[in-house]
Amino acid sequence: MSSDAELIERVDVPTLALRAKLFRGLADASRLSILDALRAGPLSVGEIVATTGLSQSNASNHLRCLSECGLVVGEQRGRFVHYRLSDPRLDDLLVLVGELLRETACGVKACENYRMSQQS
Amino acid sequence: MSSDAELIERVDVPTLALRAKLFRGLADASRLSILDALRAGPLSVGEIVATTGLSQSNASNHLRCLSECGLVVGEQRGRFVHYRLSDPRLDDLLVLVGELLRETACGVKACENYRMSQQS
DNA sequence: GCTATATATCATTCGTGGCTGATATGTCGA
DNA sequence: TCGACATATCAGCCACGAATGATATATAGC
Repeated sequence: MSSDAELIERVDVPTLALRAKLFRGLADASRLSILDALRAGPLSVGEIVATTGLSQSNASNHLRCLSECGLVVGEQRGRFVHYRLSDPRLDDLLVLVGELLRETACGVKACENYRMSQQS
Repeated sequence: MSSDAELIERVDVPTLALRAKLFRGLADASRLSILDALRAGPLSVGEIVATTGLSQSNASNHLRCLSECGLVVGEQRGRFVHYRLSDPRLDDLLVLVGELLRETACGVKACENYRMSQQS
């Protein structure tokens, strides 16, 4: 159809699944609030709990997930663990998504296909 | 903590939820396979079904979701409906995610917090 | 050692959303 | 108008994963 169809390299299936899995990691308001809190610099778990309003166990669970996925890095300092974003491109990603959300993906809010429970 | 903490504008809660919802829209291998197929140019539903291997009703459901969210645009041509990506930045987003996946988010594959069923 | 604080883990509950199969709508050709 | 094809909608099932509450580990101070 498109004249440059040959220039596009189709993504193989396992990579597709991995991308989906990474997006799933970001598809949670709690995890996003943690990532957003960490944009300002490293924070201990207690500070993250205070900032985000999540319960301690819930925050810890999400931090484990984010850490395993490689999106954040934790470092033990005394009896505190300080977490930070692992890659500045995470910020780029969030900015890009913000743009899309404002300009073209405006329908997301109204989309009934998934409700995402904890919404405004 | 960080010296430029004041420069970071914290994202408000409803925006957080919307971002999460947009990510959720992308957090599905079926929808990603549709978006990936459309990177080469507009396709009819039948062609999408053939390319992705999804069932007809499943593809149609995902297309409705993607369309409602504003990520794809459908145009009726005769008895066919041709869908295309609504914004080239979707491509940028996928590329950026690919980079993150390769370099820093390598742990996603092993993350046990969510299994994502349809995986390699 | 004991206690307090900080964080992690575990089991359970429960809502959500993806897939399937059947059916409905819509559009073209004869 | 009728039949064939293309797409959309709908109901039901089932698995996944987010949140909670309780408990376990770990580190520091006394």
